[in-house]
Amino acid sequence: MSAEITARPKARPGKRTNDPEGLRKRVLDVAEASFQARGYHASSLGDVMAAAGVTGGALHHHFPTKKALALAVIEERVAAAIEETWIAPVQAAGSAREGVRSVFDAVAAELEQQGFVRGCPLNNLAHELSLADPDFRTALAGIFSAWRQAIADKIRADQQAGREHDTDPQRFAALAVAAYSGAMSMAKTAQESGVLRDCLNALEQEASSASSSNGRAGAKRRRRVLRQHRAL
Amino acid sequence: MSAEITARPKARPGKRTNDPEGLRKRVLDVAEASFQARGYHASSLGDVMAAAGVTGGALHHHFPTKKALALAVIEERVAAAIEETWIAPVQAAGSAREGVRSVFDAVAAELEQQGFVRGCPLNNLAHELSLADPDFRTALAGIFSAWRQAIADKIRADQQAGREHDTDPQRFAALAVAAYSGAMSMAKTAQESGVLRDCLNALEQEASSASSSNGRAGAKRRRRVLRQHRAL
DNA sequence: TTATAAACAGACCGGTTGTCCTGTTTTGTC
DNA sequence: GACAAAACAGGACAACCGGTCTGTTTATAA
Repeated sequence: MSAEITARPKARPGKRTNDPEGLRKRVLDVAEASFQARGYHASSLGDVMAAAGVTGGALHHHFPTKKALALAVIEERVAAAIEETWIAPVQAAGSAREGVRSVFDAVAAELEQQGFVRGCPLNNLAHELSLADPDFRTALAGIFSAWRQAIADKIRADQQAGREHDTDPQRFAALAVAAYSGAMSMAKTAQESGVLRDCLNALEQEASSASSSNGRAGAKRRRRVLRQHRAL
Repeated sequence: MSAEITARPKARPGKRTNDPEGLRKRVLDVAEASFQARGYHASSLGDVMAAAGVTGGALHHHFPTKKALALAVIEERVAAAIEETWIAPVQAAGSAREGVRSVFDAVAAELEQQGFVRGCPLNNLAHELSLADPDFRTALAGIFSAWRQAIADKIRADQQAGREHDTDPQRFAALAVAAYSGAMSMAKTAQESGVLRDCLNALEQEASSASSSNGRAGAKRRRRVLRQHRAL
């Protein structure tokens, strides 16, 4: 219904300023948020136009169809989100397992602070659009693939450095991504972030049957119910 | 677009036969399939009516609103699907871990045979509807909860029987459900079932660092690309 | 049979959606 | 400044969707 997210530098009567890149960015900002909060089909271009302070002509000029807009959101924003919150941190971590743990931890902490679970943008769109259109499916599958690839590569680097043994990189990456995706799915549905910590702890407990360090401190906290929060 | 799933015993000119339960079942059949294939918002009641061979008046009589129809699908069909494919097999299995493995195996085999991945009905609807309506969210969260509960209970039973040690039931259940949900999500997006086997193998490999039996035979097969198949 | 309610038929309507189209303004280039 | 292309404005439209409404038929019970 109501919206007014991005700043709209308008309301100047006589003059106009062409700002193609800025306008395009504003539209993508709003579309990304709307797709995340309400999904693709439930997001109307009218709402996007109103929230971004953009007319129909301008929107059509940059994104001829709704599908084109969604494709741009997927390729530019969703892919970037996975890159920022997962790929880069894992690559920068001391090991693949430590990277996975740190991301789980960071996301869980962020959810607890925000008090509202919007879910994983990639999974949200993947579920709604994978079967709807081949172009959507291809774009989304590529992001999933790159995500797993980065984790698998990190495992391989760990193995070459002697930090990891007898772990199939591809399988480990698949499990890490799946566990995160599934945990976020449950966290979103239950509006409760404890499942993320449960999954992370289970993942580490399973691995630590004969592992090395096990210095996880305050792991007693769980099942923290989130307070309600407004959407969008 | 086109549809003609359920048999429609009509076309008899003069007579009519009231069959409330049968008609209701037919509508739920079609709605379940449509929600699964296209999602909630992309499914129009007109298509459902046409596919089920039902008029608007009849549909409205049994399901006053689209939301009521979806709620019935969730509570009666989706919950039953989880019960049949997950809860019952796990309860009937020799142990929780064996139950989880057998379900993963069975689903992967089914996907490879069908050649098409429709995804998990619970996750499909959960992603689209959890944030859309509190009633949807509550219903879906309950199914997730029961799902995890069944696995956790099985772990507890294993522990009392001495088959399982040092495994947090709740955490294990969360990981199992999350891994499955996430794997199905990726399988649906990639239209490729190998991720399911990757996740299962990783799950067992993680646990078998000091485990007991490890009698998995032909685990070499992976990355089997599915042939295309028509939807709905 | 008659009454009574449930089950069903089918048209109808207001609102919304995505897209298109014509026109105007700005911007860059020679 | 002239000109062409890009950037933007804003209305129009046809299709569709979900819900409602009235009326008819079937089943049930007295």
